[in-house]
Amino acid sequence: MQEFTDRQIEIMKAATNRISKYGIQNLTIKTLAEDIGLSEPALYRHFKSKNEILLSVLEYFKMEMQNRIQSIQFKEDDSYAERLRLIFNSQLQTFTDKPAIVSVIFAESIFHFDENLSNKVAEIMDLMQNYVLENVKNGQENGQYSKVIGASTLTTIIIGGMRMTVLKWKLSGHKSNLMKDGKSVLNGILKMTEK
Amino acid sequence: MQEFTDRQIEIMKAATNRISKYGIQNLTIKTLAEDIGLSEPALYRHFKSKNEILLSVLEYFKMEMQNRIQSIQFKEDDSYAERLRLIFNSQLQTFTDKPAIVSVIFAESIFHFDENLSNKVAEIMDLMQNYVLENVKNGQENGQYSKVIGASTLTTIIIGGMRMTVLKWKLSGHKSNLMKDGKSVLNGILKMTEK
DNA sequence: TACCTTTGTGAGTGAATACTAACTAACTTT
DNA sequence: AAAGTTAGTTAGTATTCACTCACAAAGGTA
Repeated sequence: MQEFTDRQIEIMKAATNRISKYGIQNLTIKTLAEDIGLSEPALYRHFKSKNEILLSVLEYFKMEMQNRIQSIQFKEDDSYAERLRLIFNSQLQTFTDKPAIVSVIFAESIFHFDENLSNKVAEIMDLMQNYVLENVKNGQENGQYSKVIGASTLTTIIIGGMRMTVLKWKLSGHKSNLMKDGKSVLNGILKMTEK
Repeated sequence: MQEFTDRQIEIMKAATNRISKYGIQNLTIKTLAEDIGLSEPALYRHFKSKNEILLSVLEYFKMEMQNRIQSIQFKEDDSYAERLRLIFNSQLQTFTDKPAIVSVIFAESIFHFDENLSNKVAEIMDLMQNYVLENVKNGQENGQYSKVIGASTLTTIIIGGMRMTVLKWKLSGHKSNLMKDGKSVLNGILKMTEK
């Protein structure tokens, strides 16, 4: 498991905020160094390249997300719908607390220039998708979800609906209520899906 | 209504393909000029800046999409579900025919650096959203769609599901079957929604 | 023929960018 | 105390970028 120093985490946070506020075009070693109050070469003491910083931001979030979701305590009599609500609740709460990270992990397109980076974004997407797919499959097998729609199609609808909600929240300048809108969308889908 | 010369359209297409293949980081006046077989200054005879090229790409697609969807011939006895299928069918067909455009119009994040560009992307999103929202509202009022879910929430689910399908198609390197998967997702949602 | 407009060119410019070289002060280890 | 390591500095470098300048060829028009 990769570990990060305090300084590295400070740099990663500053990079995330830069991207969130001004876009990736504005993330340069110079602006980043200024944000932290260090000289440019100092950053190279902590990361070997600019790409390494971005890669670490993604890796750090992936680890955090994995830990966070794995450690959700489901009660044994929680329905699968309830479990899905808990998973997305955790995810939306994280985005609400740290809005900047959304700009980075939802940015399939901006990392097109580097395979490592786009792969890492894909890994994060896959991770979430697998949690949902597993839930849908179990829910269908246990008869809690309707089988009218295939598991993978339903997963696409759920993830798509949630991502769209997050995107709208981002485009609103974080002024819409992400937790509320997200719950609405998820409940809507579940209402249609639950038997 | 803005008009474009043949040369301008040639440049816009080349720019779209560049972005699709190598990402926006790789779209430079130099690479673009090479793609077309012109010198760099020649491009400035046709567009006053690089941003102007991008803006025109978006504007051109917006016009095309507007015309295309407006001119869909609905039969009077088409259900609202059927109308929605026709709209998305047209959209997915366009993406299948010209995959490169997807990289540009689905790229909220890459244009963060320029307000004109991000506004134009938002306009395109809004346009599609309004077609869907209108359909959902009419369908609900006419009793063809269930009213269990609010119109705007349902719209988010529909657009989100479709966008997710397009994104997966793009990430698969256009190897998945967009038309088929898109129909699956839309039918899934409609199956749950139709009364 | 003379002139104008359009569309192209080669050669450059200043600014920005990721990264490096050489050095230093402070702290840790031996 | 001596030596090594860590984390910082100032001053650069090579490269890339969007864009400009001065000029030219081709075609239409007076």
